[in-house]
Amino acid sequence: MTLTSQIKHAAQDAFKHLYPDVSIDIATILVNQTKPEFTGDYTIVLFPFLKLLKQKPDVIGKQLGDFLTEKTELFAAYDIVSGFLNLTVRDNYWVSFLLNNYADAHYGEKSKTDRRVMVEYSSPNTNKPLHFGHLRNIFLGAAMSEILRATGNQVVKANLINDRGIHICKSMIAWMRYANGATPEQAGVKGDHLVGDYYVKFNDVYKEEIKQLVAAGTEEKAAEKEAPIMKDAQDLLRKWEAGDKEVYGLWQKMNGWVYEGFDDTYKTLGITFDKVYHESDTYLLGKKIVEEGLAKGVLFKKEDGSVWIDLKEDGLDEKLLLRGDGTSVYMTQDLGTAKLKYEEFKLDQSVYVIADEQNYHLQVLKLIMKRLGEPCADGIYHLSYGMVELPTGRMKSREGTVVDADDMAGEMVRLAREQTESAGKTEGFNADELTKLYETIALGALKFYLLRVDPKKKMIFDPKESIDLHGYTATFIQYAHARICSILRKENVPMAPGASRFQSFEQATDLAPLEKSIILTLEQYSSVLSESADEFNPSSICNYAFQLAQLFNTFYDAHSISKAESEEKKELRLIIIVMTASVLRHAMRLMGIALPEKM
RNA sequence: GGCCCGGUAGCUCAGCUGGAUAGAGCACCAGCCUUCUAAGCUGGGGGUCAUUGGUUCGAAUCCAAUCCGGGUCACCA
Repeated sequence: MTLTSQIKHAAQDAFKHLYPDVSIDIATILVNQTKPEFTGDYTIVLFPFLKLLKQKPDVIGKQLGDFLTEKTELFAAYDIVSGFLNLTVRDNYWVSFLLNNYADAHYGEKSKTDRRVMVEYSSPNTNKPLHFGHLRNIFLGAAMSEILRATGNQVVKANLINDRGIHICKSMIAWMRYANGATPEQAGVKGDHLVGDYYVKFNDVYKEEIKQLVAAGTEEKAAEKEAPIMKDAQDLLRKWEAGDKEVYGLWQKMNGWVYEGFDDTYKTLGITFDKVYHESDTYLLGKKIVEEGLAKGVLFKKEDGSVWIDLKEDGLDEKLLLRGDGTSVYMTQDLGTAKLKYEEFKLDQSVYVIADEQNYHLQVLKLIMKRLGEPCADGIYHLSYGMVELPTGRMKSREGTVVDADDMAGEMVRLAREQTESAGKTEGFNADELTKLYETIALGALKFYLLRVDPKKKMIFDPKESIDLHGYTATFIQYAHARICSILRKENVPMAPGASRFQSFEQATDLAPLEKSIILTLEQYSSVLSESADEFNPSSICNYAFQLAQLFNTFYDAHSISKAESEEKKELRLIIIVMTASVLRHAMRLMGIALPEKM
């Protein structure tokens, strides 16, 4: 049980003894960390009890404070300041907390349950390489998966690859026309980039053709439909759906290039999946669900044969589920995939990491499943995040106005090298170690940059400003960790000492304020972790880890560890920094960020 | 226009289940390396928490209205 909930229960208990006739709901007991300008560790706010107990705050505070200090083992002292009861927790609570948990590499986690959760993220189209916006999606999904795993869930990390449709055909037709059979090897370009180049090429040609048609007197809208390259692309899609061998072969070949490129990028980023779905496999599944819905009378058919659902009762509109010609739309596929996932993995929850522009789509998806009586409906959760924009506006692959993910990763490595070299910190590393270090710093900075912000907020990234390696960054946390490791090396204490290492420690002197602050912060980690899982928000963990690192740096500056005032203090501080490093590693591992032992 | 999300320091963001004098980072200014890694630490300036009204002992936080920015409401995905 966390300390704050222990305090709440203790206070509730105290009220039961002091005021047997009044019942106090535990939810009305508000326990906050005491502000630094007052003495105390945790504060109980007394105002909510005034009316219930018909007493003045000072009286209630004194009764509660006396009871808590005398009848429980938790508190050493209390202080009442204008309606706030500030409680000082006994040093021996902090010390035994530390001794009980420092050796636990899983400290903060919840015990495993049978709850099964799938997190779907990345979900790329195969007509272009990944860009900076996709990175937010990928890092969020990966981090959320780890957070959910650490809070007791069985997690399946899934990637749904959108490998079919008109957008792929656009790249294909441009490649057929202009590439002269070029392969990634011949062109010396990553496969996803090569295909992406032809996607951009398609749009250039398409625009040019429209321009010409308009110049020849065609209306703009008609020209958009009649442009030869667009007609060719549509023709390609029809052939693909009909199973044309040649088209299918090209599609496989080009997708293969893209997958190789993606795999490369995922590998660089340290991203993995447990399950990969392809829309080319799943896109027909939804049709069956639609037919069943028709039979049940939940859906209806219009004269042209198209199938719809009426969502007016829920304040929404009519929504198309199947075209008149029987082909499926985006929603149809998603219905099928949702059911497939649910049945394949017996999911309690299915998390979709998708940008907020699709809020409506996901709302409708869930609602339709509910109306159809599909059991998967309740578990659908949309982890909606704001888009990453450039100062000039949204990133658009087809216009080439994107910050490419591979470029960005490379740029970050360059930056990490530059700053390490100029700080003169390359000593004691060989070339391989340095390469590894630069990658660790670069990737950490990138992930932290995208994860430290509340997912629902949109971000603007200015490529002209490089991502910082100072201040509120992963580098800061990595640096604090490296400093701890350096001390531990000198003192011959392993990074993860066993529970027996400090068995004989006995506290002889009072805790210094900074010693206590760190332990208090360490104690809060499990709450932060659960909150982050409940809110689907990794940024609170970033925030926490930064605070802890910052606190350590202050502590480091104020108190020597190796040359502590006494052996007892030295032991205590060693335990504190061991656990600090361990919690930092744990928190950052959830974010997919590694902490070097030396930097 | 309907619905959804956002608006807090010059910039980027915490804080939002109501609680004490609203916090970080960047940038700016002033200090701190014969002592465990200065990618660090200490201090300083900088705020009408978009606006107005309401609820309350108490509002950045809750409610209502308004303003600003974005998204979405496709037989695109």
